[in-house]
Amino acid sequence: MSAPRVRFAPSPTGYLHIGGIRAALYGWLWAKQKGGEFILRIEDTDEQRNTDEAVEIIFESMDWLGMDWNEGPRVGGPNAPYFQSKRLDLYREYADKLIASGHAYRCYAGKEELAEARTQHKLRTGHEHGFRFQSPWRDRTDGDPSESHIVRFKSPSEGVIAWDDLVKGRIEVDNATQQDFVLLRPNGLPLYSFGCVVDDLTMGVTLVTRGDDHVINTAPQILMYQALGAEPPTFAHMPMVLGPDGKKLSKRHAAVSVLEYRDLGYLPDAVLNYLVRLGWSHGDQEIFTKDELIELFDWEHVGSGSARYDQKKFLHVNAEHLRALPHAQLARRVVPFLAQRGIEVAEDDATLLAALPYLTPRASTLIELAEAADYFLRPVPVFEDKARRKFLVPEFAAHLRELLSRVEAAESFDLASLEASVNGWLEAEGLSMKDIAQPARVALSGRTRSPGLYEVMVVLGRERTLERLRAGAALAASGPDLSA
RNA sequence: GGCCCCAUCGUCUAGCGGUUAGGACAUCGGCCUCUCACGCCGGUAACGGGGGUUCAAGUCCCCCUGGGGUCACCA
Repeated sequence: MSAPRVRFAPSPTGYLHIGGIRAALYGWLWAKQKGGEFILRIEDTDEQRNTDEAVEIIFESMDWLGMDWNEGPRVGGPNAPYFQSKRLDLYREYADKLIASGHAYRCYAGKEELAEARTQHKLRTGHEHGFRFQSPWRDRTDGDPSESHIVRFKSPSEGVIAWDDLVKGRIEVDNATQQDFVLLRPNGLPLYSFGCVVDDLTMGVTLVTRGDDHVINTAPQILMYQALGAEPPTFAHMPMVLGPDGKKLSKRHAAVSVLEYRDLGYLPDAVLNYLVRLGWSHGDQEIFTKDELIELFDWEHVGSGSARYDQKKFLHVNAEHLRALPHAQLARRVVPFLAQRGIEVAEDDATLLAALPYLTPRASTLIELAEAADYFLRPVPVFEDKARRKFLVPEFAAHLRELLSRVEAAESFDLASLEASVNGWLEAEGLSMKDIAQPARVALSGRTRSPGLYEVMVVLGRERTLERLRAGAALAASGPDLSA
């Protein structure tokens, strides 16, 4: 297989599902690795729900993930247009070809007739299963093409269709199970399978990656390729992502839209990493950069069983990426989340940059990171009621005042000097860090959990540290009255 | 129900005839320690069942069971 042409053909139905993007992701990685082309095509042939906003959401999702395409909307390409709704003439043309060669026929049976046949079948058999519509038009050619009709494919009833799936291996389907599926609606809009085949064929697609809920569509599609005298592409059907309960992953289980993960503070590369690793493996390695993914991906190690979504592991993967990200980039990513908290700060803010090394081990998402950075970037920390009530009380006031003076007396404002200065006092008094840490922590950060005290001080800088210690001591002296 | 696919710790998985069945997340202990994390050390935990093939089966074959998908003028 040389220079594969892979496509992703989402339908604009409101959001991009992470399960859907996963199948596309494998194809994208493959195209990247092999120097092939990645084609984006919008399958907007659904009667209802097709809005421009939904198309924008697809772009936005792909942009955020960093999945670019060589051909498609926005970038154009030799096979434009890339919207199915703008390719109607093509489908008509191919339908006519199929009719002319005897592989399809015009069917004038209406929906009512179909429904009637279905209820008859139900009456006869007692159930709806296995219903196959036998169109009375199958072998007629005397219909009036100008009258409203649909086009049906004339499926063979004998023989088998087989293909070697890149992830499932050989799959065989008996033609006897096929029915005369619909190619074209009366209004000229193609049905999924037909539009897909015509587009893949005319766009020269060589590899189709999709969820394995599509395996069932493959046999009819191969039938169409054969009827058209064309070579079918290679197929790769990925197992689906299931919810923790083993059912199809849905909103009920977790965030399911790509953009939601962006808003939840996930890193795009972490999403890529988790999704790819869910169903593909490379020995014991768990964390991959995007470039590693492109370099290492292979079809041999794509599992053939469905996988369950695991929120905890996803978070872990995100945390790993968060810690590995250069701080300049991390700062740029976290700024919007700080803004959400009402903190307007530049991405090259010195305090933010200084705090990051101490914050990343304590955060799994950008939201958590912003939360952890909060008090460093506000003029005055926001005190947690519980923390203040417990630690900024008169019994600690003297300690805080003494700490203040020791910090003030430190030779220079760095980790070692601060520690030396404070330790001198502690030892002389027979105190330990435990005795003063929490009140000091609350005075400096407003909360009971933070990086090491000296680390917080150094990031804050001398002035703000002294100021907060002073204010904390005053607060402690005045007692736990929070009404002020 | 027909058809298709799938099956190793709770979860994601390594394994491609001979392994003390490995890693990661989660979980449970412990260490570190000024809090919370990070980190480090250690524990619990898996080949669904039954037949074959083979000197030897988690690995190959068959059946069962279980799970998933799909049966549209949706995609």
